[in-house]
Amino acid sequence: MTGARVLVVEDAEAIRVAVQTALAGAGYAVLDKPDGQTLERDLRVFRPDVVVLDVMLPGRDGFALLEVVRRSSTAGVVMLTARDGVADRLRGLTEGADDYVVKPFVLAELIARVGALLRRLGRAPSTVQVGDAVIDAEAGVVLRGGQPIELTATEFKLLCYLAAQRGRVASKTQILTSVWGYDDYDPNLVEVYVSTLRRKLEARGPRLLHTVRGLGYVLREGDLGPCPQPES
Amino acid sequence: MTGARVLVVEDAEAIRVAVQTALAGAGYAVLDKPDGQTLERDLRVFRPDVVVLDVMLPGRDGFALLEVVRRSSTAGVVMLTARDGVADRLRGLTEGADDYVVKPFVLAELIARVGALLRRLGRAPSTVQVGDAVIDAEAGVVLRGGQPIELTATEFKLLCYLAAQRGRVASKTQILTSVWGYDDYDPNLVEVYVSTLRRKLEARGPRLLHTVRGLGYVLREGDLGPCPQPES
DNA sequence: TGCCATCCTCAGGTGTCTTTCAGCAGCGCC
DNA sequence: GGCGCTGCTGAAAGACACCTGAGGATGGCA
Repeated sequence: MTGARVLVVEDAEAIRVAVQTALAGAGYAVLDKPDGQTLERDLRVFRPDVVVLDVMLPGRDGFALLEVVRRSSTAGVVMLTARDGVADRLRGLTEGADDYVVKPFVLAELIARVGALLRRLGRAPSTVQVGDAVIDAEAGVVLRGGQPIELTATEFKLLCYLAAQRGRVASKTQILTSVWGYDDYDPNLVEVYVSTLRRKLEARGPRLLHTVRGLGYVLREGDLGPCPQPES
Repeated sequence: MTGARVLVVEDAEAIRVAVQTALAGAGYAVLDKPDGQTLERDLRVFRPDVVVLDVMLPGRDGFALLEVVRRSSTAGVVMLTARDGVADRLRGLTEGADDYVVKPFVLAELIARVGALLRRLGRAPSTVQVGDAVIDAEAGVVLRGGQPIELTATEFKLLCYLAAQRGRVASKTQILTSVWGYDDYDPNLVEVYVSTLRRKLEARGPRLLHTVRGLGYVLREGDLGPCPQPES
């Protein structure tokens, strides 16, 4: 998960930028391109671990590009397919995409699938640990102190997002766009879910999900209390 | 990539000190430890961008520590392996180190590899250091002398702005537009926040946030007489 | 169809932060 | 030294951010 490289090829600028931002926020190094013009070069120089490929592209389409990726790299491929492109979807998988996401999609889903693919490729660990809590995004399991914690789907997605950002402050806007796919701003929705998530997490230990007033939320162990000299 | 943080875990003191000195000289903030005793804590508090890890360590060995790094941080890892530890080398890479350096090594090589890894991770450093204060914009944390300082959101934004400008004088107008987004001019608002910020910062050390009468404010170490040539 | 879990909205309560104001201190120019 | 200007800081009220309980809407499942 850490520092893996992801190449995004998508012509629609709004989507490309959103995906780029979301993946970068999840800790990946991202290179984004509007088309496959320089694909060979990008594969050689950037050496992505995963390529996110739109099916419908001007010039060479996604399937042609998939071929290229397969021939000249070992990267995994996630394809973006149109809503009802059933034929596309089948073709994408049979022709060897590793996974696909159907448009319109929530950014959190794409991030999760990229993460899952990296894990399958053996290039990323499958669990994240914060304090005594273990979050396994792939298995859909959360443990605290060795005991499983039951979460609803939304709570789990929220926790996974915060886990991917662990140590970094995530604003409510970022959370809303990444977990819910909303871009209108209703901070209360996030607050409500933070509240229920805390109730479940804190039944087994001290606070891990901290409020940073005016900025957002962070997942981290402890309050950072007195700590050792970081400068040497 | 100056200003990135590097954690070094190496038991041989001669090597550790040499590496520490070389990396510090290359512009990184370095924390060095002889073993992995406090690794979790160091990861959490120091939030390194890269960890340099010796394979052979007393207590938990390098591979066990690598696991810990992967689970509880997003740092990249460079492993130090013995000369002919071919098995080690393979194991290190397959178990997910991002790079390795074979002992004995030239310091320049290690520095080059750390630099390359940072570039691959696309990790823009998120911290700024001024004197003994460390401002981590991403984590929403300010440390002085290793101790965290509690700031409100506005104080924090103001400090981040001044930190980004460190060494340069920022006028009250610039500050108002950049931090508050206001374009009407009420200098007192800035003065009030400078005042509260100073009270909190100076509880732990000498003045860092200086008034330049008639011009604005600067963040820098020391009083610095007439010649403003800060080393950054 | 009816039940249940989950999702989302709403509204009230609480505590903190922001901003303004006003008075005081310090600097520099005459 | 006197005066005006700039900067500092304490106090206060109004605004804002956050938390949480309650309940309606939705969708899956028997």
